[in-house]
Amino acid sequence: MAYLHNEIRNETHLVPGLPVDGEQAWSDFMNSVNTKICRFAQHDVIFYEGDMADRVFEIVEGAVMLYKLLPDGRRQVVEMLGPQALFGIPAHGIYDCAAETLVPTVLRSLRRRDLEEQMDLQQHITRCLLSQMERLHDHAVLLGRKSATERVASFLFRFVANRGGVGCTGPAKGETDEETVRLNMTRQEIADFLGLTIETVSRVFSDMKRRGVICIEKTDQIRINNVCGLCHLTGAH
Amino acid sequence: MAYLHNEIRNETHLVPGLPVDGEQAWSDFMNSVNTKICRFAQHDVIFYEGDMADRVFEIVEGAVMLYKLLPDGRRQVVEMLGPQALFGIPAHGIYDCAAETLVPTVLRSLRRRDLEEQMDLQQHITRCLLSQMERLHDHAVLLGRKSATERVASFLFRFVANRGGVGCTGPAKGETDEETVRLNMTRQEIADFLGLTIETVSRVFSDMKRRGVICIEKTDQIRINNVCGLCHLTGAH
DNA sequence: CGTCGAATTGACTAGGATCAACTAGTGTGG
DNA sequence: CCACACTAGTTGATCCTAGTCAATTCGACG
Repeated sequence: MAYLHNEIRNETHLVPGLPVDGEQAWSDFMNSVNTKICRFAQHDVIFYEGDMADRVFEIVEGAVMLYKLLPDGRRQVVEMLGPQALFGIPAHGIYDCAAETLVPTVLRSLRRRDLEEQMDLQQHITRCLLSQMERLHDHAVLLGRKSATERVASFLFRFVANRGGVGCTGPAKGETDEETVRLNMTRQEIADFLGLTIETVSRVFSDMKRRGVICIEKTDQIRINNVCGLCHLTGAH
Repeated sequence: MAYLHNEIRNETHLVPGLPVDGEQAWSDFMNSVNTKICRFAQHDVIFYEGDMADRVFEIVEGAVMLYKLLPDGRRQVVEMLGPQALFGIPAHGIYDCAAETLVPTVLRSLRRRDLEEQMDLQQHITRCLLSQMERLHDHAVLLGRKSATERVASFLFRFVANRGGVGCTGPAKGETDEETVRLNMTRQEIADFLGLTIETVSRVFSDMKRRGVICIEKTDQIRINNVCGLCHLTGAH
């Protein structure tokens, strides 16, 4: 497959369900129980924090963010999820986060009880949870210890697939090191995800543009001119 | 049981393994496979981020923190775990965090393979993970959206059992609303957990003392004079 | 009593928040 | 097709919280 450096990548920043061994058993199970398919528009609310958690969701297509609110309205987005991810599995009987779509999204939901009765499929769930948890660990580092620029750079970097891993070898040989990404998030959502304000996010974007790191093609479509350079701004190296 | 308001509570701030239905099956399993008991002193390192993850750990007794480092040395503590909690189950083959004891600790470890082969015990693991995840969500809110005072207040509040839940009714009738807690963490560890610096943590403690909210009996033993008042400082109400 | 590391306190700085003004982009209706 | 309104985003000026750097105090231990 050709390396399409102008392709707009769209899902790598999301926590996926891992493609795992349990996949087949999982889909058999999902077909055996009473599931519901629901369609949501962009920025629709799926449930609120504190709602009774009687259904568990799997993302068929689209993207969902989970967030929590403080009573004075401050919001913190804690997870961004993509296809195959599971959410709405609460440790107690109540959702501990609100869930909202980032793009038009298709979900499959099932009764929580059906899931709980099915013990031998827990491995699939476990892997999804572990994957989400590692992302949360990284996110805690971002929130607790990174500067505004590092946060935004890390955020943009999530959208680039196959880069920044342990043995990242830089851009594919002979290719320019650029990448265009579509964010599908408002500045407010980005700010709430990164623990910043709208204004700071905007200023960092402008600053990166001024320094030639990125081009803002549309407000939510950004060309990264030098992925490797951006990576160095993330604070991870 | 009498309500001992001078008792030094010691574990409520840690993520526990939930006392669940799977408990019996879990302990049967742990007895059936080849486990190792290891003892660690306070502030011992159990493993480093990036180590090969071949063993999974259960806390028998004590407390463990998980943290990540940025290359320039900035550290972020992402979880604090207590008895029955599981850790060292990686989504990939490598530990994504370092683990260090907070107090002298006893661990039981088993080979990761033994755990993975045992599918029907995943429910116990799932519940541990879900419980840890909810804490991580709350922690993200703390790191992303709370002030220094709110962070420290939330931190202290973790040490107080049975308070701050949805239907918290205030102090037990007729009792003073105070509580003495032992932190078992250095200022540096607290700072890294809360995304602050040593100095800020120290200043907030001093300020709370000046305002009569707490008394610092020893550097790591603190009397909360008014639990309800502290709760209001957490930003959660 | 002296030493050493941890904690506290003080003075100063800076990064990001706040508040306000302005601009661009989108949709509506005449 | 353009005028207008409305929202999202950008930019600027100022403020303030928490960070930095340095000096001092505290506490544990030999």
